[in-house]
Amino acid sequence: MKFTLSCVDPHSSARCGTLHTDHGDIQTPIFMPVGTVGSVKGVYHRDLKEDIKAEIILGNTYHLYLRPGLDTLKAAGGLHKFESWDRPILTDSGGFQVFSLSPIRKLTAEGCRFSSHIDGSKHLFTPENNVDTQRIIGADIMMALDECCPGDASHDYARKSLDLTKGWLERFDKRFRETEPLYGYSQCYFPIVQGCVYPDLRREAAEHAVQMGADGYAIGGLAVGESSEQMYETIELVCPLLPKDKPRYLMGVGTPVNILEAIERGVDMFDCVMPTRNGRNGMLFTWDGIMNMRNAKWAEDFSEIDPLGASFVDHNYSKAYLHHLFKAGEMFAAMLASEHNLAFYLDLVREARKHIQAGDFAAWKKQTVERISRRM
RNA sequence: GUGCGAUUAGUUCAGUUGGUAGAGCACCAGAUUGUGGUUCUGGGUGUCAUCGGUUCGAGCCCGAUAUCGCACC
Repeated sequence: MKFTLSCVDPHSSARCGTLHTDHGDIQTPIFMPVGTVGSVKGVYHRDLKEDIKAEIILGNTYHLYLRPGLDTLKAAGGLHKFESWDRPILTDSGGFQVFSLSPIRKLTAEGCRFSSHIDGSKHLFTPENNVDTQRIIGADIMMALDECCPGDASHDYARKSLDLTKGWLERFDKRFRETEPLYGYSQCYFPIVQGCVYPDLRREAAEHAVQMGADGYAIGGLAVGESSEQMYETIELVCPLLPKDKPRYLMGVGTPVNILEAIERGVDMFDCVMPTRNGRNGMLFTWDGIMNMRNAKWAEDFSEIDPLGASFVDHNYSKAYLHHLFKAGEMFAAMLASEHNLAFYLDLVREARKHIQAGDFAAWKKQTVERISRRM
């Protein structure tokens, strides 16, 4: 995988570039829709491509390993073929899910033992088998196995957690270099910089990650309970420590405002469940602010969902209709909202890219943040 | 027509020996950040069918009326 940096904002750390993969190019900054178990919930690939204009989507190793399982994925010829998606895929290692989903987990130097949230069965992720698993899934970009440290962890806890993550990373990197892709196209991996909100640990984590000489780097362990100021400060600290000519991925973030703030600080890639999960529950992000479609005030508002929206659905259905679908518990409500929100997120990063190229990103960002954070 | 039972929040219902009502769902809001199609938080929105009686005090006891259900003729 190759990354070409095409332009850097003269007034901030914002930048744009192109990520080249065997499944196509990705223009950065980019937002990557989350497709945990092999589907971006409620959205057709046709709409992901043509309407939302998604350039890459995510899959999740924890979920896919548990179901459908590696035998099925291998027999299918990898996740791309299995879910019929011919553009790039990034898989998260499952470290975060072990942290957030598993009722029982035990982290040791060996790896993490956990029990399945589906049937309670016991499993072990090691850095080595995690590489093998992500090879079988066949993601273009794999993520290193890490421990996602809680935002309110003590320095002592974060210290130990980082030692674990560093040890796992070295083994992950070794196994990665010893193995080959299974399906004829290339795969790369990104180390994940942890260290909680502690500058000394973040610095150490970044320097250690960079030693791996990987194709890109991720910042993890943010938006997990710390304040937004701490999140922005951590991004500001970490980005300059990463190679300029490699993409930077802020994992799991975030709100539209979070994304603009992070772009300004030098981040290139994002993913977040917010547009889809919150969308399924009635929350719409737009250029004019945030709407809760369940609110009674939309019941007789027959104007189009989003006059400035980038999506087909924005101009073909009314607010009142979408409100009704949510109240009625119709799955179509979740589909429309997911499509709208993803289209907005992709539109947002596309506009950011345009303004970075035009050289007026900072001014545009300032007025945009104010506008999109309003409550409608 | 007779007998029995029921009537309390939008709805389904609870409500102690009589001390001016409460739950689930719905509803009205808020939260949700590397996704279990969720989950969490806050809010009671009421002429206790109606009228009258007993009582210091009635959702509760008594009478009448209305409506619904069941049984019998």
